[in-house]
Amino acid sequence: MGRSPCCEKAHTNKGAWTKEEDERLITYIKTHGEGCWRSLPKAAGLLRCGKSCRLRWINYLRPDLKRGNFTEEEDELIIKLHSILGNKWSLIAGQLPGRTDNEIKNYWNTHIKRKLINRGIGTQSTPGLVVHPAATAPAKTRSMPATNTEPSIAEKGSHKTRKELPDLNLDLTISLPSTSQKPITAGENGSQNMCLCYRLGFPSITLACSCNMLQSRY
DNA sequence: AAGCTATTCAACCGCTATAGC
DNA sequence: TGCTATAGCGGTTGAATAGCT
Repeated sequence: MGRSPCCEKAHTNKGAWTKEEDERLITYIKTHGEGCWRSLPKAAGLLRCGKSCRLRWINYLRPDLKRGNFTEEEDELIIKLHSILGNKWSLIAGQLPGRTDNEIKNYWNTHIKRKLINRGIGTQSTPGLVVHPAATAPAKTRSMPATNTEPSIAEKGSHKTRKELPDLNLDLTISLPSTSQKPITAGENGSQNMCLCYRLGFPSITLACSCNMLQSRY
């Protein structure tokens, strides 16, 4: 038995999207909004799988996407975030407005890995960062492919070059806002609930953080 | 100019998480 | 509470392109 396929594969296009397909998708989403990806292709007159439409929209057609090369700031940010979060590309992408998880993943695998190797960092950890075991452990119990034996930078370096950074709280759970809404400064209150962006030492408040915590500090 | 190799990145696949019944 | 459908994530693939011989 098993689950039915996500779409009728025999009647769907695959491979590169044509301009016409792009336009159909854009027009449909502009009119009806995102969501209900399964029924979208039929409604939009596309012979595509819903997953494919979603991916195309999120990774390529979304109007708020920032196309073009990554900046040095973005590079460093990705490295920092990856050393903490591992291959949680969607979380990393969440800190980089206009960038998608797929884009960042590709960029990591092509540019940054090499950059770190050239720097002599390679499989070493990023200096100054402590990696909490819980943060690098796989969130899912999915078994890794046999070929994927290369641990993340965080995993690789965590046992050797670890330096203490005791206030780094990687508990990303969401809690109800306190009534005071008072931003917590570094060192205050044991640095709990501090913005991750701030902890990472973002060079620019406009780069990644939209939580207003930094703005309230500067 | 032609052939080969390396690199890039859009797209696909398989899986888990979660919402809704 | 369990089942099903759907959304979303991360790893992988493969076509297109660039660079080299």
